[in-house]
Amino acid sequence: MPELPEVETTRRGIAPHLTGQVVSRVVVRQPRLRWPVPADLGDRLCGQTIQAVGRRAKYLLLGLGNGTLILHLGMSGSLRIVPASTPSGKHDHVDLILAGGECLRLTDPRRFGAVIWCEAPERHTLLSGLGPEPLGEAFDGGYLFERSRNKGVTIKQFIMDSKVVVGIGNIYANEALFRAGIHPARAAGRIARARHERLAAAIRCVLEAAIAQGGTTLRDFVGGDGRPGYFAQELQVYGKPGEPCPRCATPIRQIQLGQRSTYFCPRCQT
DNA sequence: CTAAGGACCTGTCGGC
DNA sequence: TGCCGACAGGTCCTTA
Repeated sequence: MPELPEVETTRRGIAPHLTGQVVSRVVVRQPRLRWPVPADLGDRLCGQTIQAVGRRAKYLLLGLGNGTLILHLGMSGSLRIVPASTPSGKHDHVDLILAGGECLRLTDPRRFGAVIWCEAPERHTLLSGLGPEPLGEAFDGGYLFERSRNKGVTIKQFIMDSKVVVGIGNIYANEALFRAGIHPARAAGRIARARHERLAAAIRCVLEAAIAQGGTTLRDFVGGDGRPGYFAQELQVYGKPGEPCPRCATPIRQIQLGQRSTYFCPRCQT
């Protein structure tokens, strides 16, 4: 579920509870996530102080003295801070128990998430090939334009490709393209520079707005404090086939692109 | 090299 | 009420 705004919301929610805290115990109830949770995770983490809580793309990075814990929420994951005494539920797979009495709990029904230990995260293969952050300096319309030349993929798949730009999942790809007035199936390489500029601005705008609302909760996303995100009420096209376009009232259309549901206004988006 | 599809999981919803 | 298929916020990996 979580795209960049949800991961960033999670980061902001948990960081104040984690920074400076010592890990006192690790409980792994279900090690079978996207990749097996390392059996020696407790040995690595116990006694270490969490120095920083960062984010790269949709990965959360807990900086410890001796390395970095990389967390990914997959499709259905969430992280919450709870009292260490809180009984665990069916899908509460991993707990990091802190010396202060709180607990960072990973919940993930579908288990597409990941818990990875590594000593040099910037060189980790999962992170090293990633494109720029959409809210960072290196990302703009000129970058999108240059990267997309001679590319036949659809613009939607292009902006969802983490080698191009990170953090944009199915919800925000649909929303950004609507706001930019670009048809999602248009070939990325055949879009003029000015329209890439509009798209880059729309991506930035929609992600920032979503972060400000605490992310989008469709079903089960909760931030670090256990509260849902409120951006769902701002969605213009995602999940709304047949409903009138908010700009021109033409019914929103749904198609499949790269095996993902795609929503757009056939009149506003060209 | 790119593109397309399968794979990994569980839960929920709509239709019959 | 029960069963079955389709679908869901991600993304790596294999195959063509």
